[in-house]
Amino acid sequence: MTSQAEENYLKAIFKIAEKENKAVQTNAVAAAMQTTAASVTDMLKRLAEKNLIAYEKYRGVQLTDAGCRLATDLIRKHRLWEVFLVEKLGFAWDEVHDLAEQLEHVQGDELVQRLDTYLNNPRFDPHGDPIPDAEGRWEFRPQTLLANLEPGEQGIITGVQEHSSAFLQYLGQVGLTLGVSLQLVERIDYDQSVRVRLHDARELTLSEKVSKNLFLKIENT
Amino acid sequence: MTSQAEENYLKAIFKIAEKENKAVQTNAVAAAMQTTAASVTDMLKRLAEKNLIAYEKYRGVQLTDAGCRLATDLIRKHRLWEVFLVEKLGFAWDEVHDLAEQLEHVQGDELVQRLDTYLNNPRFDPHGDPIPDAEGRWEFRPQTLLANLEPGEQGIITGVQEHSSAFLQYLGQVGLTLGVSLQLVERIDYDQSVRVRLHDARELTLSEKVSKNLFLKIENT
DNA sequence: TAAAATTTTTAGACCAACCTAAAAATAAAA
DNA sequence: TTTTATTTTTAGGTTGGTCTAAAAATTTTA
Repeated sequence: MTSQAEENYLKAIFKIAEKENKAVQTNAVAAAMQTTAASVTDMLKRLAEKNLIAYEKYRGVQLTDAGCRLATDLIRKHRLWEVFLVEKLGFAWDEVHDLAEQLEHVQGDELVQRLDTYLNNPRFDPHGDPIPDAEGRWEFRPQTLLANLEPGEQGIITGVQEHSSAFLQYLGQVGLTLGVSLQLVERIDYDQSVRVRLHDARELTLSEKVSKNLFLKIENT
Repeated sequence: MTSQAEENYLKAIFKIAEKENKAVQTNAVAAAMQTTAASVTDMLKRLAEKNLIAYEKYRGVQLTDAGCRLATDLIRKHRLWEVFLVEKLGFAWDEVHDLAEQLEHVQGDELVQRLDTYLNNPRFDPHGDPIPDAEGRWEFRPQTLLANLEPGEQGIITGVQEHSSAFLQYLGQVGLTLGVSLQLVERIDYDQSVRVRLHDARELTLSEKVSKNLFLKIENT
């Protein structure tokens, strides 16, 4: 049996390992978990004891297959619950993270299976993040940051890099949600902000920060 | 903030207090929680500290208004989730208790509110138990044990006294679910077992034990 | 009402999960 | 390559929640 605390550590390690392609440092985990390095060391020992991570003193940490599977299952549950909260209960996409964070710890394979079916086996969550299937595999979907588009290129919004409530709310307010199609009109040299044209011909100016946090699938026009 | 352990104690105390109309004994709580009296004493001190119970050494315990409200909210959440699991995910009524036991601890008033709406504000859960509303009030529904029916009387099944998986499965197997209508044909003096006639004229013999665990709403024929 | 039985509480320990402060190991800089 | 800075671990302590064994209070019985 794994505790909620253990599960949260596994997930954090998984997410850090996803980006940086090397052993995960104690401090990185501490930052992600908003706790101290000492507490992390404590927990790493427990997780190593349970063979969920490969841990060598001062050398950082890596998930074992078992640990990786557990983390993937958690992400699967988290994202399925997010779909439920948005699709079925009508929450906005910036309101569901904390609730899913709790719901993901509910134990029961049958529950996850049935939830998945009930939601029509969604492949992506409300933020565009892929949902692992029951075997822990997920679909790869090529996507590009808006910041990397060339003027004239067009794409539809497929996801966000940042998940903060502030960012998601902002996007919602200006009408940028998943599936919205837009074209890069121009990039301003001075501050790297971008002008984009929406499907309804409306034009928007987005800061570099926004353009670096918005994923698009490029469409051939 | 209340921990899951604290919440479970409050719920246990509430349920015991519901039946016996006096201060709840330490041992009763210990039995309900499957733990030792010593652990209960420990927890009672913590709950008293938080003003969730009125606790006097050796004198048993009673919920305060705050504690009662918290327990009621938990029961509300538990039963709403049970409805969800049965109605939406297709679980059988004997499979949902443990899952609801986990789900009831998820925090978020908005979630409960939306879940309630999504399920069309059900007044009763899949076992016929009443669901408290957002203010903690619940509907009283007169019901009688099958064991107390007179021969010739007729009623429809509205609930169960016992919630064990074994009992619920047995009922399901013989076709006795909520809403089923039946008539008491005869009570056997020897062992207090009962013969009942179903709507489809099929007859069943039920043990005294079953008849003392099945609630009916008497119908005037 | 005194002795016996039961119930409840205390005392003392344990584990998981956290903390701070100090020590040790590793990495970076001079 | 030695010093400095950073990272990580250890040591020791706290809290919540549990336990067993023993002591204290209450209730029951004789």
